[in-house]
Amino acid sequence: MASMTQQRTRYHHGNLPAALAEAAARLAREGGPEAVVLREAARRVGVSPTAAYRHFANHDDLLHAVKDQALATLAGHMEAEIGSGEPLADPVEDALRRFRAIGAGYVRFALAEPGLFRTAFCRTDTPDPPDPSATRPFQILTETLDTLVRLGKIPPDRRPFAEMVAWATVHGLAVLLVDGPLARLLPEDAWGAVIDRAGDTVIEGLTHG
Amino acid sequence: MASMTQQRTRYHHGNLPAALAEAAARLAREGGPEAVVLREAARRVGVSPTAAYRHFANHDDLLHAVKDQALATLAGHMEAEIGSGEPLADPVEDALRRFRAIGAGYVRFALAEPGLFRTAFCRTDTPDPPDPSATRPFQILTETLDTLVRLGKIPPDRRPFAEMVAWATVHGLAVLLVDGPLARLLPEDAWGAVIDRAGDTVIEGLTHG
DNA sequence: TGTACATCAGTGAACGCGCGTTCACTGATGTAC
DNA sequence: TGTACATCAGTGAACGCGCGTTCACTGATGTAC
Repeated sequence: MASMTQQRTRYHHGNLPAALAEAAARLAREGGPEAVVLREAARRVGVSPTAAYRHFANHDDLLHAVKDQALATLAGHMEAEIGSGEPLADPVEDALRRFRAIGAGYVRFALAEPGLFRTAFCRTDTPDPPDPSATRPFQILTETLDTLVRLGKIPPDRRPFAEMVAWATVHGLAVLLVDGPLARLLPEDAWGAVIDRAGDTVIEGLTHG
Repeated sequence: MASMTQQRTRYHHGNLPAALAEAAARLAREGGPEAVVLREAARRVGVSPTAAYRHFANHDDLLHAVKDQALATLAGHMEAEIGSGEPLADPVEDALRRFRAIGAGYVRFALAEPGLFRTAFCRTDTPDPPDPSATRPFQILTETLDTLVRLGKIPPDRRPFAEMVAWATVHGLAVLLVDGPLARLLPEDAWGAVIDRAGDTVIEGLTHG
């Protein structure tokens, strides 16, 4: 597998779509969605801008590819965070542990890769068809909440919209920390505490204390 | 006070800075921060692009003016929402009412004026100097939480970072509804219910049930 | 196994666009005497 | 009350830039016979 930076020698690239998407993703990583520039991606791959149009309908199509990839990476981080902790014996405790891990993975990804995070939620001309409820992380969140209801930790009347509330809290935290005013309000060493407090609050709020 | 659209007849405009800022704000309203284009603002005011440089250092300076204005408008909506409900006799109940109103005003503004809302939190080259804690809405939120602690509704150990958690929830909700995937996930007539549930959850979480 | 030919995957030059910004300038205004 | 002049607030033309996109093209590949 040839590295992106190395000189291309053959006339045919081999896997230009993937290479372009990768270069575009690197742009997103460095500068967010507005840095995803078709011509620059082509430049980095060592190919003429025109060549991109053989594989992507237009600029927005390329951006969309990067966005999907960023969302998948976010999902990966969330799942990794779940897997990184060791399961707890008590099923309730373990469900709560997973719940927190999902949120922590989310925010951690946003802080570690702000460019990709912003790209994952950027606006595109063509709307993304996939329902977020169809994605892995959302499924995991839903299942975790269902488990907590089944085990009697969350009262059934608190279940509706619980995933949206949890998502909103975690997303808001991520956004406000990544480029919002929270970062200016809060010394960086307090961020962990805020994230923990947010987790506590949502859990208390859903489980009714 | 001359309307923006009417033909300017005098050589001197009278109040070009305000007129440009207003035109730029209208652009933000219609298309968000990326629609704030210096040349277009000048065009709408009926003035040459160069004239803008007499009053704004550069494009970013103009955008910043719009951003500040959008933040002020958001603050206004929040205060209006507080004022629109009638005060409750019980001080605890009234503090909770104000707390909810702050959040509801925030989200409502975002939904009513997505372009301005996005501009209020957009990135600019020059960072905004004013600490958000210095702004009215943030002060009101802080005071309301302090009141709830004083009245014994919120345990003191839950007080730290409470305004950040509340803010994050409400901001996340706004962002995800305005242009995020929540809008696709949720029929519009359920939005009110989610907002309410978010309010309930945060309050329960902070007051410990 | 060789060859003709359709198809695929690139090139290179150019397009129009609209932007932010700068230049040397002119018209209007206000102030000192 | 008039006049000279500094200062202020605009104009108009032009700049360079980099973008997305299109055009007619050529080099490489694979398939039918």
